[in-house]
Amino acid sequence: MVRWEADGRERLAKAALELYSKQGFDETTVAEIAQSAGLTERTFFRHFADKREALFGGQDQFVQGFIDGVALAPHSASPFDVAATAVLVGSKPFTAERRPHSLQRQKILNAHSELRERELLKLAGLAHALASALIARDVGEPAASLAAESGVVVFRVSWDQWLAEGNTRSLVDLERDAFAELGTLVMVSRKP
Amino acid sequence: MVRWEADGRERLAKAALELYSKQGFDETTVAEIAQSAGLTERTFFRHFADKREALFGGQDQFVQGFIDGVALAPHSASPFDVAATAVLVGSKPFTAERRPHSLQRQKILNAHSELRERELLKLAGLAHALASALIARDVGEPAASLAAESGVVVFRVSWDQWLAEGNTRSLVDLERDAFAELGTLVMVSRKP
DNA sequence: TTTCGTGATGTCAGTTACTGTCATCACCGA
DNA sequence: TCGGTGATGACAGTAACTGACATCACGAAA
Repeated sequence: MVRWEADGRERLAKAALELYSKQGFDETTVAEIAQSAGLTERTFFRHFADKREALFGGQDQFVQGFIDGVALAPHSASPFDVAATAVLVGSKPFTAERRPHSLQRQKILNAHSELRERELLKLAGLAHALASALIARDVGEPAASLAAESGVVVFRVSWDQWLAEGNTRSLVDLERDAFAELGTLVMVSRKP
Repeated sequence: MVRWEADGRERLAKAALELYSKQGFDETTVAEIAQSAGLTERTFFRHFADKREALFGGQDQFVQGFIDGVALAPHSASPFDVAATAVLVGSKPFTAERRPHSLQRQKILNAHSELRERELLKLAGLAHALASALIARDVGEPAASLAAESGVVVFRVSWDQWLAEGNTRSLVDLERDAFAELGTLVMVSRKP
């Protein structure tokens, strides 16, 4: 018999998602989340830096998926193509089965600017990691940052489309189109 | 004889900037800021939604500069060119004289992720306003969002370069180069 | 088996961001 | 002169977050 059931962190994250979803972010106290997970408030703050962070677990793994994509791009690929490959590979895990969960979470995020800013910070971290990976491939600045940030822009725009009501297309498909569209936009701009 | 000196809000913002800069964001209490401005803590929260917001005044005016740029773009301009015009026009106010102030503020922001997330949220607001202005010009989605977000990416990357140590180039110059560089990156990607 | 170190948790007190409510005061127009 | 308005003060209260120390299960070493 163990004193504590395993995976306190995951239990807390799950309880937070459920409570935020059910009764709202502001209306949920950390003490409530902890109690719902059979732990104390103090323990919550040992696992998560703050109340919002409980919704943002797995960031390292998320970023790693993109970085793995960088490695998969052929050596001859242009910086922009490397970024595009990274985005497409990193988005692979978000399959149709995961959409309901992503949607539930996104609805909570969209309802509170405090949570949206945290999301933006995480995406900025992704862009930074991507840029670093490009620099490691001898891409210079500001090309690396521009390519990385543009890739994340495509990811974000496509992500919104993916979770939009009525959408049936896959995230990766939407991203392919968005990359093409971005290319067209820039082309038209340069060759009128 | 007035009971309160005028411009409580500006005095609070100025006091906050100075205290954050002098002794750090975490080490500064709102009560301290208020006292330094000759007001009370309660009044601070009447002017600013939270402790961070004191560093982000003038957002409306900032965004408006970009929106004005949209109106200045010729009717024949492509969505991407409209966004570029908006960014260049909106960046005009940030002249060399304003650089020291921007630099002082940016150093505070860079030192605290809480403040960086707020900055990202403000930039997301700018991107959204830009996209809306594009849509009002009959640009479709996701082209409008892609163009707007790309423009903001260029702004952000150029902004970092502008404030980098030793830089002497103007923000607008850096942006022109960044737009050209982004175009080249995408071109190379499409025509190998 | 016993002992002891380690890691995760509990307990508790404290600070501070932020909010609701009501009172107060200067100013301005009727 | 009077009443309305807007900005502020005063004060109590909630909840996020932190530091310090105690406790308990578990596993390894003695």
